[in-house]
Amino acid sequence: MKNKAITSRDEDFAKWYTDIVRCANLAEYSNTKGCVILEPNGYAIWEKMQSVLDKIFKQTGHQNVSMPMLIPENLLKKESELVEGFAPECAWVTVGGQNILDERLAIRPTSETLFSDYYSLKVKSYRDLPKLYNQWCNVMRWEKETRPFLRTREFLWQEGHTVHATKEEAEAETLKMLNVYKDFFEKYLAIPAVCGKKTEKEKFAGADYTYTVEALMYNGVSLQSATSHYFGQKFAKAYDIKFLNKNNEWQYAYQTSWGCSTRMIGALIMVHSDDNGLVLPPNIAPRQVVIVPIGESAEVKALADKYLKILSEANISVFCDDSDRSPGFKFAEHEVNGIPVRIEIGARDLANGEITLARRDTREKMNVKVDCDIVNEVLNLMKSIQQNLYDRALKRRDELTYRTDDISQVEKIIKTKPGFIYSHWCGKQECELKMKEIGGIKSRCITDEPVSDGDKCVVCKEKAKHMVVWGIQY
RNA sequence: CGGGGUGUAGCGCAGUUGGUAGCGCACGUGGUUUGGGACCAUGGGGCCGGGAGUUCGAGUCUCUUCACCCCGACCA
Repeated sequence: MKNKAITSRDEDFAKWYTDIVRCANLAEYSNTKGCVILEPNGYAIWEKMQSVLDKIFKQTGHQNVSMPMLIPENLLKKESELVEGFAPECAWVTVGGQNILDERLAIRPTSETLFSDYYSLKVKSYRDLPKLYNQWCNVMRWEKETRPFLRTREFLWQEGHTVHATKEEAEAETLKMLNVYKDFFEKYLAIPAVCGKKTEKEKFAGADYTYTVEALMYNGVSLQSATSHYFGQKFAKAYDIKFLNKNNEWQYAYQTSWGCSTRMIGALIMVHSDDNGLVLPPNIAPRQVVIVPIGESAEVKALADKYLKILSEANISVFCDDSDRSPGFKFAEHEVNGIPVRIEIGARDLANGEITLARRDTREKMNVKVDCDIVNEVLNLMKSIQQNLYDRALKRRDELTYRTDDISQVEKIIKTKPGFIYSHWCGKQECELKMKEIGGIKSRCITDEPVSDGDKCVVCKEKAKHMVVWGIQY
């Protein structure tokens, strides 16, 4: 039976999305536009993402720090491209409603300026390098249009900022962290990632170049889900990050930054979830298994306790719902919340020496013996769910991936079934803009596919420079 | 920021020519139930988004402001 509170995904995707956010208790609107309350279910997903990524960051040699939330105006304005990119959406601090400060203070939209200023103090010798820092924090960008997780004015994220002695090392770092994200998307979020460089028009303000992780949502719209930037010496020159190298010469350092945010929760929703609610890959689900005892019998209770103990000891995140709700209510509720595996224990099955396992992704049920190796059964089931979700997402992405250098074909695709469109590009911004005029599509990233002599730009038909992925963006 | 729409109980809605607010679900209590959102009884809950105005009287009319949704433009 379908949950009446959730609009059908195929009927009205935008409405369905907000229904999922609300029904799964992920986030609630606050009184300030674009600033949402992350509820326990939503925050727990973020905590899980944090714990996984933070472990990886530590393994790759990064350390966490915490920068101030406020940026003095002159500090923010030292790097011109960054200012141009972010100034329009910066929020500024007033005191008592009035601007009484000698120097205006911006609430951080991103922290390159703070890190760079800090590095200029700390980096004096090649021995001080590299510095591999990260911070988990909130940032603020005064967006005009907001949607929970996808675009909020305040959001939680992580921003890594590193400084290196050489170009090679910094570039390797940029690529390394891109691959960390790509791996995380595929292994934990079960979302196939398309990676590549952003065009000049789409890159981060102030970056030499930007790598991106692009994911395709159920409705064919693409979501920029993580980015990794190479700055060269641009910020080092603006903020005076200089050190003495081994030849006793002063030189500017090389920097990177990389980040991902609570937007990834939006991606999880729009890639995996269905009309019955949230669907979470077991590897990122804060609660992986729920045990639902049915009836009041002592035998049922004892078995529920036993499984709870055994599964907990095997480091599976499990809980038991022994509230006085009806079983049907509990089934529906835990499905809405996206708990990957449900164990139903009731007298009917126990009479046959069995219990029931239900998987969230397909909503299939299966019986297993009471005395089975429950840890193994659950682990196998979770593995199968994780794989199935990835395969399903990959299949859909492939179905919505097109290759054409025919502009009329592009137009047709966007109007009927949008997705990732691979088309050649000459490298001129006017052709990029033309693509936007045609169907509101933007370049997602430049692939590393080789271009041959005969390949022509999809717009102007001149010699192509790159194979570019295009799509509608969130 | 442009165009369109919506704000009445936690949620979804009704509310007639302006006359002092109601329904369903949810929630509390008691009981019977429990394998896909149980049933009966009973009870509580409202500054009608905020502010200003017109009026004897405003959920209803006017202005204004805030928020949310959709479509653009802008952006993680």
